[in-house]
Amino acid sequence: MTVDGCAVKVVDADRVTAVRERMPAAEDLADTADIFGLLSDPNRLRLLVALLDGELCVCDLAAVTGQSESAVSHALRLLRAHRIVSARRSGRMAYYRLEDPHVRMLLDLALAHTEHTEAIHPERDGAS
Amino acid sequence: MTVDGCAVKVVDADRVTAVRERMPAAEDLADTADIFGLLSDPNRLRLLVALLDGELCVCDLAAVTGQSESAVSHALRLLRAHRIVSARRSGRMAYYRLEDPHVRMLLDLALAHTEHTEAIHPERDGAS
DNA sequence: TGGATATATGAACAACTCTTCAGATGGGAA
DNA sequence: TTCCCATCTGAAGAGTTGTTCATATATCCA
Repeated sequence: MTVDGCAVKVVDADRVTAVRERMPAAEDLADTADIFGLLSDPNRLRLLVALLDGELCVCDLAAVTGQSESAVSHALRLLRAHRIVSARRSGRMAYYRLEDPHVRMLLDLALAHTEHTEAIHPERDGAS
Repeated sequence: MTVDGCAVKVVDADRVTAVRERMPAAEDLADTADIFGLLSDPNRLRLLVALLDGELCVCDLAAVTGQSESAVSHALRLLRAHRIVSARRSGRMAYYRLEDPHVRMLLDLALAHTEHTEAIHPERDGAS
């Protein structure tokens, strides 16, 4: 398993080899990127944050997050497909809960920081 | 500041109010979602993972991550604009480093888990 | 049974994202 | 100066994503 792949020139060949070897498998990276992608939509994020405290039904999630119930349902479907949330049905209601402890940790970590730090807004204060 | 906003019906009005009050500000949520969005692309993720160990120049980043130098440059520009990475110039080379400790923590946490858990692939094993 | 309610789904469309290609910038060497 | 090389940039196009609207399913109540 030699290093080359792309025929680009390299400055520090040893570092390149070393870093390459430490790089997680493509599949793992793709999965991780996927998770981040699921957290990258403000409305989906709102849903998950709402679920941090415990289960809620679809209409309450819509009320809490200010989205249409259809939008909420679509979002939950996606999250459910990735086993990030799970549904408990009771009559015609569906109660969703945050199922994935890994995602919960990411949310906790992310929220802990946004509350204390000021984010950078490249559009406004032009970071060239 | 009363609770209603969307004229949707609500099942557990008290929970809805409580969760709403704990909900971070829209701006904070948007910033957090933005960060997750930056981590949601496999190639950008590769770049950041490569930078976990220390700075690298653009061409080495291209070699490590298997992307064109142009693609790398575009990606770094985005990350730079959000102050997630920073550039040190030396002659015609540009050495990038991971600047944001918050993002570093998210990466560490995320990678720690993907290496040990099996992700869900909804397309393959149909979670209806 | 029929009607109301909660949730789920499909299709369609606008908005956004990523890559690529071509060319620009700017430092270093001759 | 002139050429070369590393990096940067803009524009364009394919692909993806999120929302909406309309409709479907399924449960409850009368």
